Amino acid sequence: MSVFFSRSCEYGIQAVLYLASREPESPIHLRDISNALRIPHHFLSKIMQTLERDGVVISHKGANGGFELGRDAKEISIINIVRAIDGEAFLNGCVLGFPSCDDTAPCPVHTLWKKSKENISVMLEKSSVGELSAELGGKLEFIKSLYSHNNPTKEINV
Amino acid sequence: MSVFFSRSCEYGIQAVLYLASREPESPIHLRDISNALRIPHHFLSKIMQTLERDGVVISHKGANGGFELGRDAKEISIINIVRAIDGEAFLNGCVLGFPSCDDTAPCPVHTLWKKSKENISVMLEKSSVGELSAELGGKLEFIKSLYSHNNPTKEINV
DNA sequence: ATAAATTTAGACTTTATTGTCTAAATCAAT
DNA sequence: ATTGATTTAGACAATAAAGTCTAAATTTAT
Ligand code: FES
Ligand code: FES
Repeated sequence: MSVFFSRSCEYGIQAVLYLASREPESPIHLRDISNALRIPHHFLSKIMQTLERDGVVISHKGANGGFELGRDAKEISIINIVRAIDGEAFLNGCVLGFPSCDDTAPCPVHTLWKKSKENISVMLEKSSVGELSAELGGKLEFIKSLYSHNNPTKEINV
Repeated sequence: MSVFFSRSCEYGIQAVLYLASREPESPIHLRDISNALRIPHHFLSKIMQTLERDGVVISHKGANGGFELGRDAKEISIINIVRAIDGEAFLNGCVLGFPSCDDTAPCPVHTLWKKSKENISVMLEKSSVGELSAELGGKLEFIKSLYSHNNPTKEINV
């Protein structure tokens, strides 16, 4: 697991970024996504269904089916994916695990955390997956480099 | 679970802050800590043992035993507790779950995250539990307010 | 010495997360 | 209509995290 998110959520974010990076060639097969990102196929399937219900992606069943973004890539932020999968709670809790995070009964790191939280909110809300994938030249080439040294035998399909 | 840490780690941080807030009346019984902070007794026991091995706290067995800080409260930072319990990895991973976080193959949020990470490091490294508990007037009175509305029947022993 | 209080140890249970498997439903192409 | 490719559904397994329980070891006080 990463810093903030569940595995499911990480996979969801990765998958949506992958879709954004390959537009407009849609829809894209689940198999392609799971191969490229090294995500267990059926596990990702569940996650994509969650994102489908939330409108982040659209699915097409049957032959030549697959997934595409549910709306313009400029209109999807990371936070939308997080909300769909991990829910609302993740930035509302106390860092130290006390039962509430609240200005009226602040824990010792509350004020410091509040500032960091704003930065993180910007990171997750203000930039769209369109912008994020564009920054990478729309190719997600970096994925190849990330996985290639781990598993050189298995073909990487980015 | 909170934003970053495992439950164990949260409990550990809370317990150490509690010890710091009650100095110099030491040692303090595990039972006192677990009652005050609503932490399962034997679960906290394991966590305190981990902190003991790491030198963050010192334990005294037998009657009139208990726990005290392993060194001056000014010399203990949150990050020391995190390292002892959750390990080193937690700020090194990629936020989006890609296999490495690295300037040479950055994920789309890497540069934004890097800035936030610095703030968080400051929060966890630069302020000691001495300073943190002092800010609260050394009493952790806030704990009482946090828990009182949840469980009004059970006695709170802060 | 004995008893009482406390930490330590470790087996065990419960719950949540992650991952796997098989089958059904749906759709496009022939 | 039939076939094949794909998503959907849901049962199941494996693993990890969180919590519970009982007993042993250690220390202080009597
Ligand atoms: S109360 Fe702890 S972070 Fe706000
Ligand atoms: S590579 Fe993703 S946060 Fe650094």
